[in-house]
Amino acid sequence: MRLSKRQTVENRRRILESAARLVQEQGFDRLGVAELMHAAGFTHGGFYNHFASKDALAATACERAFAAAAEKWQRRIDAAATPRDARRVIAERYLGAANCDPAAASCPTATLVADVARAGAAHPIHAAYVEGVRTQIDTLAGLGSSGNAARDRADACTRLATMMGALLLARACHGDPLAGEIVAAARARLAMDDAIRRPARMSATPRTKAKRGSR
Amino acid sequence: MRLSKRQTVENRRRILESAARLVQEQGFDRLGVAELMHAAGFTHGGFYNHFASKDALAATACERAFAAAAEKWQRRIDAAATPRDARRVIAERYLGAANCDPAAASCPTATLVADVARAGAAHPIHAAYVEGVRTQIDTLAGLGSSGNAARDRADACTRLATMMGALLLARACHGDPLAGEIVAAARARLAMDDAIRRPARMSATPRTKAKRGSR
DNA sequence: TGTACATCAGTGAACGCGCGTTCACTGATGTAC
DNA sequence: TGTACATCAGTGAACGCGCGTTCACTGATGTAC
Repeated sequence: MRLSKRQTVENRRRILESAARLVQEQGFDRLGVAELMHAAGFTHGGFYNHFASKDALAATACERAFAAAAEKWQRRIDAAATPRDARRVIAERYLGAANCDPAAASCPTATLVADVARAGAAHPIHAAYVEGVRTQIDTLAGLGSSGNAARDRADACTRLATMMGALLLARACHGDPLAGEIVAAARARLAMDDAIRRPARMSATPRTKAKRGSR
Repeated sequence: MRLSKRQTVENRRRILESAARLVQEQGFDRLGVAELMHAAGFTHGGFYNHFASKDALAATACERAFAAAAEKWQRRIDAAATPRDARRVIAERYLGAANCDPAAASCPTATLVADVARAGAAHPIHAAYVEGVRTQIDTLAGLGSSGNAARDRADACTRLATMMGALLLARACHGDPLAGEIVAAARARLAMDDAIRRPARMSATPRTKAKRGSR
C-alpha cells in the first residue's frame, strides 16, 4: 500500500514527534523501536523505511525535544514582567511537581544526560545534546541582569546545573520526604536573584547596559 | 570443588566489592552479571550461589558505593583546616577532571540517579540510594557555618544538586568546551561560602553556635 | 582419629526473553509510453 | 488522457544478539558414624 509523498512525509513527522515526546519521558536507551512506532500509530517494521537505525533517529529526536522545551521557556519569558521574573518562573516550573514525577516527561537536558554521557562524543546524539544545553544556557544568560555578560553566563551555567541536579535527585528520591526537601531548597535558592546576593561586587562592577534588568 | 566457609564469604565480599566499584563507573542497569563476575575473578554462573538475582545485589552494592564515597569525603574533612575549607575541597574534587571523564568512576549519587529513578520506589536499590543521598546532605549540612541549622541543611541540598548537576552535564558534554565552562562556573560558585553571599540576612540571623565556622 | 557420604561453590553450556533489525509480501501511488 | 509497470511505505513473522538465569557436572569440604 504505497502512500502519497505528502503522507509519507507526514508519517515521518509523526514518528519524530512521538520520539521527541517519549524521549523526554524515558530517555533514549530505554525507548524501544516497537513502542515508538506503536505510539505513532504504526507497526515496528516500518521504522526502517524512515530511518537507517535507531541511532539515526537520536539526533533529530533530541533536537525536537529541546525545541519543545525552548518553546515552553519562551512562553514564560514572554509572559514575565522582567527577565528576573522569567528566570524565577522557569526554575519554578522546572522543579514543579509535574516534572518531579519520575514517570512524567521533563526537560531533555535531564532525561538524556545519562544516555548521552554513555553514548560518547562519537554518537550522533552528542552534538545535538550539547547544542541543546548550550541554547538553554544562552537563554538563561540572556535573562541575566548583573550588567556583566561573563557573570551572567557563569550564573546561567550554575543555575542550569542546580535545576537539573535537583530535578534528577527529586525523581530518584520520589516517595521520600527528602525529594521535597531538595526541591524546596533549590527553588528557594533559585528564586533569589544572583545579583542581589553579591551587593558588594555588584556596585563595583560597571553597568555596561543600563536598565537591562528590572531594577 | 566445594570451598571452605571462609573462602566462600571472602568470594562474596570480592563480588560485592567489584559491584560497588563498577556501579560507580557504569551505573546498575548497564553492569552485566558476566562482566561483574569476570571483574571479581569468576565465571558468570557462580553469581547465583551468592545472590538470588541481579536485583538482590543492587541495594548492597549501592550501600558499599556510598560508603566508599563517604570515606573519601571524610578524609577531606579530616585534612581541612575549617568546615568551610572542607566543603570547598569536596566540591573541587567532586568536579575534578578525573570525575568529569564519562568513562571514569564517580559519585554514586550521580552514576545511579537515572537508574534509581527508573527502578521506582519498590526496587530494593531505592531505599539504599535515598539513604546514601541523605547521608551526603547530612554531612554537608554538618559542615555549614551559618549558625542556622535549617539554612545549613537547605544550603547542603542545593550544594549537592549543583555539584551533581554540573558533574552530569560535564560528563554528557565531554569533549566540548561547554563542559569545562559549566564545571568552572560551578566550582567558582561553590568556592564562595554561602553565608558570605547573604551578609544582610546573615547579620539579622542570631548565631546559635558561636565560632562554628572559620570566621 | 579415620572413613564414607552429603553438601555446595565454581564452571560453562544452554535456555528464554527482549529488542534492534531484516525480509517477503501487499497494494496503492507515481511514472513511462 | 489512458494503460501497464515500477516503486515503495506499511505489515508482521522471523532472525540474531545480548543478557539474566538455569542446570548438569565437578570435586573439595564438612559431617556423621
